[in-house]
Amino acid sequence: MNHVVLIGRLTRDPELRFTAGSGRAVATFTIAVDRPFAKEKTADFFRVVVWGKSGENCANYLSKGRLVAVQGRLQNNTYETQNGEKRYTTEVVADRVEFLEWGNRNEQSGFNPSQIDPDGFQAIDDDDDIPF
Amino acid sequence: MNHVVLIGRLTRDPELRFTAGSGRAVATFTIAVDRPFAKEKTADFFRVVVWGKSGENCANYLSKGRLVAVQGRLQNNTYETQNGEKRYTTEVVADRVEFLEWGNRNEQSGFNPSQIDPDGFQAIDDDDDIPF
Amino acid sequence: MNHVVLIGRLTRDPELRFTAGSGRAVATFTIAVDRPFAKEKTADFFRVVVWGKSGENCANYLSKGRLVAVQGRLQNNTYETQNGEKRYTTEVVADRVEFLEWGNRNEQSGFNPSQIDPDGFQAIDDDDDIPF
Amino acid sequence: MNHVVLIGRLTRDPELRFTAGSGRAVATFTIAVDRPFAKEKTADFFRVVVWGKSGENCANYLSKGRLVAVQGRLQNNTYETQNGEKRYTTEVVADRVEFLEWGNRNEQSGFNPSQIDPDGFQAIDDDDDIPF
DNA sequence: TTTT
DNA sequence: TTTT
Repeated sequence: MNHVVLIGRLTRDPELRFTAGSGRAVATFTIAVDRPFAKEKTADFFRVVVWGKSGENCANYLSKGRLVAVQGRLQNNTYETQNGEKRYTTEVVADRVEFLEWGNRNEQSGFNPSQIDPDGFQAIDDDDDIPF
Repeated sequence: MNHVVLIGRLTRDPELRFTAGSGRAVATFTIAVDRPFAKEKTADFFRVVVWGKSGENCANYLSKGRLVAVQGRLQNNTYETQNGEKRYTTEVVADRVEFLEWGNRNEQSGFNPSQIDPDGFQAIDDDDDIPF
Repeated sequence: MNHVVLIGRLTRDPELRFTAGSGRAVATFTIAVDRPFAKEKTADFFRVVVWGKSGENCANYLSKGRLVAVQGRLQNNTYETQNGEKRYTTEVVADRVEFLEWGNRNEQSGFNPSQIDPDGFQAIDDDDDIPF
Repeated sequence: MNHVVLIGRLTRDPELRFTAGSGRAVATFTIAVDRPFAKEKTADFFRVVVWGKSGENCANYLSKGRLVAVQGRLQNNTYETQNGEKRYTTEVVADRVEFLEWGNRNEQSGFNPSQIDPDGFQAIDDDDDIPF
């Protein structure tokens, strides 16, 4: 059992990448989660990873500042620094991201939530995302 | 909202410390959580922090290898390396730790779960724990 | 371990009552939680119980249609019908209710979230709530 | 968002049924979840529904008294009494059931957890289960 | 008995 | 490195 639920706001626009092999989409972003009972207003920051169509939906419809509910599991991640050091991070691999506020990326109006078909293919028109 | 539930096994015996100021108890340990659907048997490792009486219960009754359910919230932690670098970790601050297997620390027998009074004071007879 | 997280909208304004003995506040309301992947748009309905100051906050600041995140535990409830039948319900006893949309009860404007002090006393100006 | 995590013990052996149409397996059982901080030892009882292979695993390997962790979502259920009254129940539709204690149904020994292939087909040798 |  |  490994379960996480977080509600927080994106600190930046999501990034969308595609795996080298199968071209599977993966969106990543960081959310700021307020500490409920801290007297001084603080937040914790967590990196969220969203695979597949759900990740594409995030890249298309989320942007900096948007409020989301993320449900998924915690996962360790190992990476190497430029000086060859091994470093560990913990990230949230999301099974589901619920959009709690609506608004298109770049504040374009006329957005209609029902455009998002959770099962259908989701076109990507964001050309400035650099794949791995 | 910031919620985590993990079930896993302690990788080592818990450590119990007391805060310098108020002498509040705090237990820390790491749990290994199996990745359910990984073909190769892997696990993720998470550091768990348990405050107060519940932490003392952990220190008294948990040991390496024991299975626990941990319920709490994710928290960022900042610390500095010897070379003055700022580093970030994510840990789980537990509200509740459920013991899913019984057995006294050091495999002493004759342990009875009902000895643990969740509300009462829990004596500590572990002298080798070094306070902060 | 008994843990629930729900995000949904109030089907009616919350009701606030006070226990006969100690006069402890308790708010109750029902939320509609959408079934994420149902093709026909459906929802499940859950009764939520919120004790103390948090319950008073709900009664003061929530109203029909508002979106909330509820975190708590499931609890069985037994009651008797007029014809003396014993009946069982499952309800969510909330530890925390997060307001995901703002707006005062009765759509009065000028509401400022920071008015809510989670730790301080919360005056009640709702005289039409009938105690038990 | 609709998320539940429960840890409790089966009150009876699970029942396995198959849908009339597609023959999809569905196991049902009730678990007793202890109220952690109740002075008098009490428990809440929740009906759990497990579809597909996971349900078959439950029927094959769980029995009365076994400890399980259930992770899933809450769902309303409507049924009609003999006298034509509409009645509502809340049940937990499990995405995952983690076995926290091992032992074959009917206490047969020689059971090895690794026999369970979460992805493979799971034969059913329980002939006394009555389909819908 | 149900919400957007 | 952070959001409202």
